[in-house]
Amino acid sequence: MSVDHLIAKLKRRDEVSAAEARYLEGLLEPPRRVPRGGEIVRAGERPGQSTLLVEGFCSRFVGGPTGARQITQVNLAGDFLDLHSFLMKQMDHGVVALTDCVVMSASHARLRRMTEEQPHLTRLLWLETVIDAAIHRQWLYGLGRLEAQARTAHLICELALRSRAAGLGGPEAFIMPFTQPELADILGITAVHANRSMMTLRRAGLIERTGVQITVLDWDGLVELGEFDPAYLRLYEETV
Amino acid sequence: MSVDHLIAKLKRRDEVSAAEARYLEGLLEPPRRVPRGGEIVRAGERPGQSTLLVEGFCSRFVGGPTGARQITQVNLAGDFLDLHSFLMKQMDHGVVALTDCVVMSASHARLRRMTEEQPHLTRLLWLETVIDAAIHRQWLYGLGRLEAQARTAHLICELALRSRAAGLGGPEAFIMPFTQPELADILGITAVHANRSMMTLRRAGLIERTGVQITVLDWDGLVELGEFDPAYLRLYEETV
DNA sequence: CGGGCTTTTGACGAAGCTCAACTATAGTGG
DNA sequence: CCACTATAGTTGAGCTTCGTCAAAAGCCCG
Repeated sequence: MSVDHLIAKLKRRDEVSAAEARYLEGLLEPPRRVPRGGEIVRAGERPGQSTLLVEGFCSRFVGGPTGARQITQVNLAGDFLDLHSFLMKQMDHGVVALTDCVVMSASHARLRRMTEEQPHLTRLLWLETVIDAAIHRQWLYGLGRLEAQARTAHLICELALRSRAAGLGGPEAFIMPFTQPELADILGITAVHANRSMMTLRRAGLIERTGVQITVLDWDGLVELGEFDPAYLRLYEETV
Repeated sequence: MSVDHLIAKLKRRDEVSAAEARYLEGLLEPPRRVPRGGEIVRAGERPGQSTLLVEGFCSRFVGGPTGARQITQVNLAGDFLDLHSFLMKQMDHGVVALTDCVVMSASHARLRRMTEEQPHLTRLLWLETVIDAAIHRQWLYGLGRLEAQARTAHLICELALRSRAAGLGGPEAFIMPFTQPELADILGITAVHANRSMMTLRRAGLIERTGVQITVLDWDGLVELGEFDPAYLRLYEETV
């Protein structure tokens, strides 16, 4: 089913009945493809639907007038990309495909009906947006208070766990399909420095890279360097 | 009424009926005082209620094992401080009072009932948490891509507008009751550099400071320096 | 095999940090 | 009312992390 990754993730947080899974599935339009580099939503836009990432990798980003760009979150399969546009109406940021992607949309009208018919499902999706904010806060701590190397370690830890939660493998090996300029926009540094940060982690024997795949060699070392504590991802079951 | 600041803010976003305002008021326990420096919620805690800030200034912060601290948001009167704990259950960060404060709490059980009885109010509070995330994203852009001076200008613009939206004065003059070490934790720099950044803005004739009050002398200059675009605050009426 | 992208490396400069001292301000008690 | 103290704010000097600019090296794919 196309909502599999989403359901896998939700089930790590609370029970999801078969009926609720079907209801979610029923919200969505047929899948469509987006090529790598495609902008799925543009900042300032007022989309009439919210989009679920079914396959691939995307990122949210805030762009400045000078062309500078800061990626504020990495989205994996099973993530809603602009659920908050259902409430904000106008997008405060853009979403771009980092790889070829498959997405499906749910109209805001249907989501609104959901808030009237399915309070529990509503709380589960509300929780999704609240976890997005928690991820933002961890990144804020990293950008404000950690050095580039430590932020890199933290990112690897986060993606390893989130990949596993969405049923995408990991945590000892997972896919990180970013170019170094993209990685730089995630870490708030330049591409040159992104290169040096990754290099340092490799030379320290913490990770290994083969193409887009990252293999974690020393999880505890990464956790310590990146000050990583997984609580904010809320990857354990609990009633909402 | 103790929810006045909250209602004032919500009304800038959508219509709020008198019945809804009463319903909100009915959710809340009697007010209590918190002295400056008091921790209203601690990271890792599992509060059974969510707390509304009725008077004063608070901040959310993420703390590291080394004692480093990053403030991730400044909260004004009318803001919910830990609404997301209703969904996350466990706090991913702490909330501290920057001034003497008055707060009121709503139990999670009552909030849950609200999601079953009041879909529109639910969407309005969901919107609140979604705007928190949008503010986080702007800060991420600032920390990742702007220099300390520019971030300072952005913060001033944001607080000026939010103060006005909550009916606290502004935007030409408003209260910014932070010590410089606190300001440093907001801007992701050291206290010494926070001092120099504020100084630069004053010497450039952009702002003036008298005690805790900031007077904006050159709004356009601040907007340009801080790359400030108020859209993310969603301070204009629109049906949710 | 050649063009375009991505990654890697080097040299130097700038923003911001650390350490340390000094000044201003606001209480507080005599 | 003033000295005393504690806290907050201000300034300087030298150092570190990261940015800039530039070039070389690897890789993919037609």
